[in-house]
Amino acid sequence: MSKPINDGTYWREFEKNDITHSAAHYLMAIDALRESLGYARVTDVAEMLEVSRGAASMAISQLKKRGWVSEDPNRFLLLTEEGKQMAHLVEHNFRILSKFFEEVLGVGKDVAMSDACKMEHLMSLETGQRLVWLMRYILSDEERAAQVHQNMKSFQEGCEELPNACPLCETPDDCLASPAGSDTQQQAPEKSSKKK
Amino acid sequence: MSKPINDGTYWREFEKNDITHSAAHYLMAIDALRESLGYARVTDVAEMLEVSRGAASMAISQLKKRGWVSEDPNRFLLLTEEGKQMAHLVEHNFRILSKFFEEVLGVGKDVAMSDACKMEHLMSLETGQRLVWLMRYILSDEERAAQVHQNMKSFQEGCEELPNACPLCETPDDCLASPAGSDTQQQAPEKSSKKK
DNA sequence: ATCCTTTGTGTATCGGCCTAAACATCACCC
DNA sequence: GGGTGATGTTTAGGCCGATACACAAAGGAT
Repeated sequence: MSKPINDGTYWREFEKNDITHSAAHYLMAIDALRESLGYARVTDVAEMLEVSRGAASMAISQLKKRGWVSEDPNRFLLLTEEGKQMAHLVEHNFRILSKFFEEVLGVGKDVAMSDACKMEHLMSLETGQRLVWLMRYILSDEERAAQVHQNMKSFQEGCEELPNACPLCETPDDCLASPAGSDTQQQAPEKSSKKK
Repeated sequence: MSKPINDGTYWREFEKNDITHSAAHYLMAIDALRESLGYARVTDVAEMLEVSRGAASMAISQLKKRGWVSEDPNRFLLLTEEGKQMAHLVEHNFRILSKFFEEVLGVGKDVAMSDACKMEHLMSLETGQRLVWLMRYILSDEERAAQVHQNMKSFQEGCEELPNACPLCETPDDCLASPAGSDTQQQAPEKSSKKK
């Protein structure tokens, strides 16, 4: 029933992701510093991210190797075109996700931002764009937005209070709305050689 | 404008996450094996995840230390209550996300599953539940679902073709719908020669 | 010229996650 | 007994990302 997750096709894509969570934040820090201060040095980045200068130095030297960061003649840090694109993509994803969680789903700000920050570098461009499209659809019509918000306000757990059949559950014990799955899970394999 | 991402409050929560991507898949593999075979051994897990037996052995010994995995008297692997909960939460998140991406956003199955798999262990319980709630709202009414699908079918990039003001953009140069944010650039990072 | 602070880098170490390879068990079979 | 194969663990690596600590270079202040 739950094979596709573990069939060896998808689960390693996590590590193959284009960019690392921390790398994304180094890029975004450089970008933000150049916007606010006008320049960015290793020390500034380290300070902003609250890591040691050593850590920042090592991380940034990796980013240089990957072609995302370079230096100007005076050794100030620069983002390459590609680096800027990565930084902006991740920042963009963060804004989309946190806005979606907070303003559509009604999640509290802290959780919304925490979740968004964890996922920002993992969402594909296409999914992000489509999510924007959905949000725009929902939020562009006041009445529609109000209806969605009304629905989310009555958020509870479980399926029971929904009179008509829940469209999400293919089988009764496979309810997406109840977190634990919670079936009793059959017990031990009864000793002896079941294999062979 | 883009400070909150990097203010040192959120960005480290990624590493503080309860569970690692690979750890989640070890748990889910044990769970799935016990469901399909009725038992799970180190070798079975290694095979399912396509890792070496050594890797599986080491990973599982960590999971035992964390109290998520135990053994029955015959050394078959068991999930503890807590382990089951983690496994089910992540599996659950995967199903929610992939279904949302595919059936609401209209993302292709491959991208939907890949994105879902990357994010499954990072989404909080609350966000997941609320996402289910939203999906149920959208999909429970046929007409509403059809309208959303119709909207997603006309998915494109950019803001221009929407006559009324886009509710997502606070400032014109901060359009959530154009991936590159403010600057002149716009497409995804490298990965395939799509430009230049 | 010398001191001292700032800045950047290098080294050692750690944990996560993998491989390959050696090793230890054990069960079974003749 | 002595093979043989399957199973699990350990060890030695490698890569990555983080830390702490020490060191090097540059520049201003005296």
